[in-house]
Amino acid sequence: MSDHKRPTIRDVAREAHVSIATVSRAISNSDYPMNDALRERVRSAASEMGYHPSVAAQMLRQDANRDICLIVPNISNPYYLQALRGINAVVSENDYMFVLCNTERQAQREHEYLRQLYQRQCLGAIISSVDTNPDTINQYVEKGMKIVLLDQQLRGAKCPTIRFDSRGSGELATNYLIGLGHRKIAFATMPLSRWTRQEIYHGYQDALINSSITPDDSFLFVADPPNDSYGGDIELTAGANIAADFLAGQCDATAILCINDMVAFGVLQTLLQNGVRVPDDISVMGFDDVPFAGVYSPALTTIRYPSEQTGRFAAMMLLDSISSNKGLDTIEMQLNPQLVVRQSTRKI
Amino acid sequence: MSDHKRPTIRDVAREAHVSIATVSRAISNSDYPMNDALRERVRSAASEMGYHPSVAAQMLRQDANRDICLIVPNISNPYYLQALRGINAVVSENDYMFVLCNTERQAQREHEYLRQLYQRQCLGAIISSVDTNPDTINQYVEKGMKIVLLDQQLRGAKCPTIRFDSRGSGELATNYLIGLGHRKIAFATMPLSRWTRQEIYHGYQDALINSSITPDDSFLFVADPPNDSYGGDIELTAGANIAADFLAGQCDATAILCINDMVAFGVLQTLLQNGVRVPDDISVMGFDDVPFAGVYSPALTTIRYPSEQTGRFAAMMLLDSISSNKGLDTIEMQLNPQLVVRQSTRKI
DNA sequence: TTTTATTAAGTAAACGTTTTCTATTTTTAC
DNA sequence: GTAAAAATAGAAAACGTTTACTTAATAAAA
Repeated sequence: MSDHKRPTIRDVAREAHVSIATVSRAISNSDYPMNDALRERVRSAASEMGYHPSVAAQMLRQDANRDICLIVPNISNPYYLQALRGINAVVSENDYMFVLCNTERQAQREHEYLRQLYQRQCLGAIISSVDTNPDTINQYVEKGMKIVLLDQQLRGAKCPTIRFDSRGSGELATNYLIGLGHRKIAFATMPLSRWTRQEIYHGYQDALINSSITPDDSFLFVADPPNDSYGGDIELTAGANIAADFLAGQCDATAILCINDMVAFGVLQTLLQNGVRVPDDISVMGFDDVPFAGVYSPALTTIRYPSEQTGRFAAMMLLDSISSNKGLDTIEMQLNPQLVVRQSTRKI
Repeated sequence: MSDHKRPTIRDVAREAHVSIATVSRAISNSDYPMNDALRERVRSAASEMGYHPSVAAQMLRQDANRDICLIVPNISNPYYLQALRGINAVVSENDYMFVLCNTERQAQREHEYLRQLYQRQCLGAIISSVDTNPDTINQYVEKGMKIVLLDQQLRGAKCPTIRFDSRGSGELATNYLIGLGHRKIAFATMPLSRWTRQEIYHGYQDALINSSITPDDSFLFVADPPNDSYGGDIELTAGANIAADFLAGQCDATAILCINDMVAFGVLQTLLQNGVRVPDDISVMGFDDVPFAGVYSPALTTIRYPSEQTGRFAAMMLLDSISSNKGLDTIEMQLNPQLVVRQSTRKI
């Protein structure tokens, strides 16, 4: 690759009049005993020559690289972007490289990425899987890869999961709306294929039932399965479509609870464009508290997930488990969501 | 790393009763002549054993890895996210791995990332540099790294640049506002340290002068240098602060041209919260056409940069130059921006 | 003083590929 | 029918590290 070859450990050894073993020990923070003056001499020679050990050779010898990977279904979703930021920060602080894999919601791509990561001796990955079967993931866990699941339920997966209390947050949001006097609450969602979505929906139903409101199927609005040919943000258009359905069907709900903020923005857009006032005519709520939620007009009432912090946390777990070379317990860590009241909801 | 060791080329060779050289030639698409039946036998043996060549060994032998890296100042900016998507798509299609480096606007981090990439024999990077000095980048270009600059001017850099006609877009936006009858047009911007920002500003001035309007310094609103301790999106808050200044100073501009959409959203938020109607009382415009721009209410009039496409383009250039092993010319490719009229601006 | 640990440095063997040589066979050319 | 050329396969030499093993010198223990 380089015209001007980079110096190798042998060059440094020659320059410092020592063996390559000594250079290796001087450069790496080996606990092998060695003369401090010599170590210093070698180090200064190395830095003078601009020597840096070949990552490839290290990988080969140590059977491990310093990549940490995040695998997500769709990086355009600000929720994942927030998690990415947290992960990236931790990864970077610890001198690992951050690799991003975007599965476009396809399990097959997910498998392919995992295989590639394994092949390049990647030690750890944080994954928001679209596969409902834990077998593939378990297969790599058994081969020694450290994997942390992000925000999902994958029954039988042999790795830890960090997630939010989705059911509780569905309940929290719904109870808040009920507290404002709403009894006819529509539920707008992407297909209920993902566990988190199901959980939020169950929480919504729980809250209704607890308040003696019978859940009504005509209040459930499910977006069409995403059309992957579309390059923009699928959830925004899904929300817009749902709102169009909502208006066309003359649903008499007084509030719409959306499965996440992006869907809520799509819903808001179409409602406002059609002259529906929010929150005067109808209240709208989301989940996530994406950075944009407070900026939108009307500012969006939502449930906050500390997603950046979650990312940090997942990354720290992973690095810790890699450096200690301990296995990861299959714990499920659940973080508590928080209600953020803004202007898109009102008392009736 | 793995408890259950992965098969090596030697295992496959033993299984298929051939030499490792033959296995290597059968697996890779070498143009070395070999018996087709044998190649097939070796391949099926390999795939049956689940053999995949060690990336580390390949790297070591070939002095190159299959990483493509994107280095950006701030991944939270949807503009970079869009570019990332384009790059990632191309990189992934070509069986490269995508590495992301976030410099947090610090030149020093940028240097450190470049060094790390070089050390791990990364062949190519796409970079939106925060360094105003081309020396570091040139140094790596000379070592053989392929680098493409994204959307900036770095005088003296020995690598190609893909960017938009920022000056033209500034002019385009301003002329549009002038065409609507605006003559007092405020300019809201992040610090004018980046070349693209300066260019947009110059375009704005050009347009004013061409319409015989004297640029007025009191119409220039520059955000305070970003406070990096803030975890959220710096540009949103910058916009909000600018709008606060604007209102406090009782500026009588009838339109605000914002340096990008994120700043525009921040501006809009504060204006709307203070009862200022957009576009009735004042017109607001941005640059970028972030996916959100059409969703905001009022939908944002802006200048569209095809940033995802730009990303694709940069990645394709890079991969092409890597595979053909040709140097990259220091061309400057300029893409044309496009006016997107929505609802945040009006005729007066 | 002799024996035994400890410290320090060097030698050489991996790690898993790709690829240049060599060596053998088969095909082509005359 | 022979010589040259092409096809095919194997042996062995890198690539740049880390580390187990050896060796030499020095310090501690007897």
